[in-house]
Amino acid sequence: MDSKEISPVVIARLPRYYRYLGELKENGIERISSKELSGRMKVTASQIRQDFNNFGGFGQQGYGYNVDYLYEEIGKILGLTKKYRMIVIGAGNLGQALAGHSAFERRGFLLTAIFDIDPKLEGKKIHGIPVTGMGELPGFIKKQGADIAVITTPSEAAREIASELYQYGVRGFWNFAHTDLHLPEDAVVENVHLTESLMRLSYALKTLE
Amino acid sequence: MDSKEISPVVIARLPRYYRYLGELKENGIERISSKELSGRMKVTASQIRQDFNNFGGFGQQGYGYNVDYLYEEIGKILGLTKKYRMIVIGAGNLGQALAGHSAFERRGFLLTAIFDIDPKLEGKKIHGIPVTGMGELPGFIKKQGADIAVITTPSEAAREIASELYQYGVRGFWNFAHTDLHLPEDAVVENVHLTESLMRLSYALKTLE
DNA sequence: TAGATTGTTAATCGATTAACAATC
DNA sequence: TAGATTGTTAATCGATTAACAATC
Repeated sequence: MDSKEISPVVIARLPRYYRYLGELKENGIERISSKELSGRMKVTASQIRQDFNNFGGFGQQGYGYNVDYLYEEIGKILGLTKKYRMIVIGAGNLGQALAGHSAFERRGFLLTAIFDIDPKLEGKKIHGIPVTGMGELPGFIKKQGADIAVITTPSEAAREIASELYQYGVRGFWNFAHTDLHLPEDAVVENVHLTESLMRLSYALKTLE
Repeated sequence: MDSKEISPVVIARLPRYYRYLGELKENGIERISSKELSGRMKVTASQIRQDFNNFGGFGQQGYGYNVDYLYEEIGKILGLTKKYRMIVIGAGNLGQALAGHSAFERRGFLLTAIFDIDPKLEGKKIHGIPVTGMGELPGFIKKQGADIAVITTPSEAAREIASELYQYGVRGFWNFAHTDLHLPEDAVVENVHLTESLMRLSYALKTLE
């Protein structure tokens, strides 16, 4: 599994497979062939089989794939059997929205704290968790630890705080700030650059004309 | 420009170039070589030159690229000289956060309305714009039009409303719902699947161990 | 057994990197 | 002019698709 480095493009596709399999499960469908899944997802059956075979055979010749089993296995590959302690940095519009998003909680991403520099926000409860002042960040992490930091501050603050958090041992960064975080190799950064996403939409709309 | 279909991977990189060039501009830097930009952005100089050359030569041998000029040109390619009328569907946590995000406004994405089924939210003002009941959606679009719909509703509603909006002439969809939208070829959908992003982070964290 | 469908190898396609002549 | 750096062609690398033997 961990032996032959899996390509990032394959990994990027796994959550979508996982979503479709979840829906099949909900609809009580027990088995599916790469061909039928291909039709639903609008990708080639060949790619589906290649992707799954990166992790060893999940299917059976002449039968296809067992939906429940495949769903579970992909969940394991993605690390969804684990629990993650997640802190939100920045309690602005976006920070509050993400903190209040119960879908993450369900998947094992547990919100443990929300931090903000603005003293006016201090104590305000989001999803039952009070906003804490930035000053208490080091103490909190040293005591409780955190697996993932959700960064929703302005760019400059984002870079600084991320470095600080790294020093305290945080390795996972879900970055919504409009900047790249410069962190050592063993930090993991997943960027969600909304403005860039909107620009891609803009380009595509332009080509439509 | 529009003649030889540009690869989507190149387009996906443009907003990041645009961001770096914007920062260089702010720092008063007038020219930059592909080599130096390569060092800052952690991509190869070769790729930078190939990317830019998809749109014709923006540089000058022996000199490099003029930052202001390149910034403007990429902005044009991305369609950022246009104004877009944007409506938000779903005034939950995320819908409100996106509606209130002034960075989009600055780039020419103008929020013109927010819709929600929940009558309790009706009239609530976000960023100065009142939440409107879903019943008024058809009338609004027919009268005012809209270029981009930001979809933040649950999955089932998202698919239905998107189809409806398409019929009314909306072609751009910024989709935050955890589902794929099934729309005709000439609709443009940019997905932001936050749960999937988080799953990729989870995978990467797992491989760290 | 016959039919279906995987797992896997081979062929194709596309994207990235390297190299260098053109030229500012 | 000499040095620098692009634009562009060629080489490499990786990802996708096609094909088919293995096998349930």
